[in-house]
Amino acid sequence: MDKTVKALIKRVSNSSNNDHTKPPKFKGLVYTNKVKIPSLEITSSGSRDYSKLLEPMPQAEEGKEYYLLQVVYDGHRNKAVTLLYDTSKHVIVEWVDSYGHKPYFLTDLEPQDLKRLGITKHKNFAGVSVVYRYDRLHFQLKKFTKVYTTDPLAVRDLREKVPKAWEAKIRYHDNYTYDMGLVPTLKYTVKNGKLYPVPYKVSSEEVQKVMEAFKEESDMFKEMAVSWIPIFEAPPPDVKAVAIDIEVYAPTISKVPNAEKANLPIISVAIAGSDGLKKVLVLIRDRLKLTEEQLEMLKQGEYEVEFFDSERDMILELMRIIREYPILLTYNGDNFDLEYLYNRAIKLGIPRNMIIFKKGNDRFEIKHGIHIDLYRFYDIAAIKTYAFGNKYKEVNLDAVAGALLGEHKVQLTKSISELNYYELIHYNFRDAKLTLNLFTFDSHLPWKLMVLVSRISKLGIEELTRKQVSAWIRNLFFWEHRRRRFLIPNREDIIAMKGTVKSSAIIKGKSYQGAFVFEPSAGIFFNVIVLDFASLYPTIIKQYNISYETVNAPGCKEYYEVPEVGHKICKDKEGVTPLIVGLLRDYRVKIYKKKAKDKSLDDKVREWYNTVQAAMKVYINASYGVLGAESFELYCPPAAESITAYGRYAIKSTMNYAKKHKIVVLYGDTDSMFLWSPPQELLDDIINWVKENFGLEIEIDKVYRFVAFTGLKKNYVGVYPEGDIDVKGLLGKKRNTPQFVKEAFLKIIEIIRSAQDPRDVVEAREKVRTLVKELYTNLRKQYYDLDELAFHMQLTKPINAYTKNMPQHVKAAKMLARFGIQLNTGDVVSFVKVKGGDGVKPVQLAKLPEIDLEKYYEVIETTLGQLLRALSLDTASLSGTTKLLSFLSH
DNA sequence: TATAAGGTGTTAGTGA
DNA sequence: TCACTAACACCTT
Repeated sequence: MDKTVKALIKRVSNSSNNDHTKPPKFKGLVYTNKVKIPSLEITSSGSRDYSKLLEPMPQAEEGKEYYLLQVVYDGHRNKAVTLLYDTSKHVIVEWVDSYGHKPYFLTDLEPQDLKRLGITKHKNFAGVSVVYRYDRLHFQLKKFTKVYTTDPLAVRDLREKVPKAWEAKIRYHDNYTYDMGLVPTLKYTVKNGKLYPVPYKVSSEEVQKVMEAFKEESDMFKEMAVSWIPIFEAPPPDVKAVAIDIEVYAPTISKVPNAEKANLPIISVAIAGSDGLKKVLVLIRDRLKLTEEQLEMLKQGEYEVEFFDSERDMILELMRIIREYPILLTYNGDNFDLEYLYNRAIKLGIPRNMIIFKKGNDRFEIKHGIHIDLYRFYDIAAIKTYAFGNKYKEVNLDAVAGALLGEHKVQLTKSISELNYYELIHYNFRDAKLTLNLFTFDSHLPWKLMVLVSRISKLGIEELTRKQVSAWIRNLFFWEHRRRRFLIPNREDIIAMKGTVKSSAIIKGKSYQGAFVFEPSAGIFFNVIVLDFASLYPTIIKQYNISYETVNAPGCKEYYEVPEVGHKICKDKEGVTPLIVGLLRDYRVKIYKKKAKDKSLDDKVREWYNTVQAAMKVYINASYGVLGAESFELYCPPAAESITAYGRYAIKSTMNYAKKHKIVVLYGDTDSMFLWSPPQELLDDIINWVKENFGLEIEIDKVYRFVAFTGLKKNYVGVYPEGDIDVKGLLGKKRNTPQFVKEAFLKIIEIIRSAQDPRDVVEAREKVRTLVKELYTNLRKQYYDLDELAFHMQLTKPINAYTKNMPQHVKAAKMLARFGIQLNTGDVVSFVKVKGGDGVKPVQLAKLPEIDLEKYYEVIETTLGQLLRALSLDTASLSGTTKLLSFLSH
């Protein structure tokens, strides 16, 4: 730890820089240079050299190798620009298109028709050519006229003038990426002014291995498999990054700084670099004294501190530092920090050409590099669920850092504006440090994940980190279409050709039928084996060739007829969905899951392969969902419906097969079957039968010592032989359940897990009985505090968007708002149930005697009742609303 | 500029 | 007042 604190005071210099920088006046905060600061090393004033802020992005050098990070469109130069990372100097350089690539779209009109429609007279018309594309909806090679323009915006005008246009709604830089076959985060070089990929040398051994693994597959599959090797094998670039976080002066808690107006001063900025830079820039404020004691503490800190008495100089210095790093990291920089800094810089009179921040379409950018807003990245649903297993629910910095790093923000007991210098600096720096760590932890796991997602999706880093999985898959599909000269279909053509769904959903408001769920009986069952179809839906996609092209396709000789829904799937032509999904699935199962566990490999290499298989998992798992998502460009409801129909067919048939062989099926959900004490040879028989009849893989997923079923679907407790426990769906594990019930729930689980055979369960019941009684008594005696009694519910939209009704947590949030505590989308409201009034109060405003005991008795009853039912504690005598109470009074 | 559907439980709101 | 449904949150696959 660096114990020498280099604390500097910059005094306002009389340089012209500050002439027009009359800072606005604020209540409670006055700029001054008369602050008493204990003896610190004081450097002379004098401006630093900020000329570097004016420098444009350097051009790529001939012959040098770079990692492609992104493709953008530059409206001023009217050209595609690629951003390239130089790992030797750690700077980002640009290469401006020199191939003369132009925006375009396709039409089925003849070139001469374009004149008649006035297209050739358009000021941005740039010529035509005739091209051939393979139309996958009709399985025909077709002729198209390619209409070029000088400006991407002109495509928007001209596509309206033709009866039918194709590939006309793809953003220009994406089109450029597809046409050039670019793969972000792979290596490129410039030769004679042109960009070329640097081939990644794949060993013949590796190729051999891949060919062997995929020897049964089609030529198209094999070709693609080999071409994808570099995506998974090429190492990721080592990058230099800096994380920043700003703190803004706010007079009251309720006054949330407005980034658009930016009319309150930035009082400190924390900076944490991947190269070890640790620094906090602080604004000197009137009436805020730095005591000797604070100074001592700062000297003990791990970071350098620099004091400024000009906010403007502080921002300039911040920008100077950021300029030294090619990658900027923030947590919510798009919506707050960078916007605030940008607007504040303008307000303070920093010339626009010196401001390194740039307002983009859906984000804030920096002029010399890449800005990754980690809030946006961690907010991506697929990242949350598949990459990090739902370890975090709220996406704020504290929750995500807590879940992934085991570290938290500094807890505050007062508002930012009330903190002393030490507290402010300490608090601020932690945020920057956590932000950096959320990029670098586990040997840069998040960065590696970004690299892999980017290589698979072909989206630039700034884009993939801000887009949901459907955009990744869409881009991947379009890229693969273009590579093969396949026509990218129009959404409406797919929908019009493929017809509608044939099934109706069980749940109101859903568009088609999904999975089958077995209705279990309540009770405890020992020795339970769980069979599981290995990635059921992706396997069905591949096995039955399900794709937007192959479902109900015209002119096919052979087809599969989908059970229940009757769609016909073409067998003659391989669909793109089975190709891509199948490739990722097989690569993962046959190669990378093995490599990730291969002890003969170096730890680092193994870690990389583990990230490779994790990235694949994200795509594989989302592949079925997007087909049924209206927002997806290749949306194809009959295809989605066919997948679930095959799924239901497979699981139901297999269950029937097991029953026929006298195996008791206890439960099953979508792709799993819980079997009661099945003989091993019958298990093997089932596994083979499934392979032969459906071409699907079923395997033993879990072995439980016993499973306690509550009698409800998606609701059980499974206990492994070693005593580990799976709790599924029970109220006791839900986030919103009050702590005091959760604790009781866990105690009961603890009691149950020790049971070795059915007799132990009877004993467990008595213990449970005592425990529940105690809970009631404690509640009556006001033994639990408000926090333990609180329900926790998330606001899934802004408070004023709850127009149809007013749920309890929203009521509580509104009460808090009256006290100046503003809650937003994604925040969790903690509230208790009280007697009278609205029946609910936020914990902060409630008092213990107000608690509505009746409501809490009900909570105990339903939450623990689920468990007790599993222990068969409720018999006929326990029916009715007071079942738990009557059980206890026995 | 939201990957799907199936399921449990609570409360608000509505209409007889 | 009561029975019913919609809206909402959270969880499972």
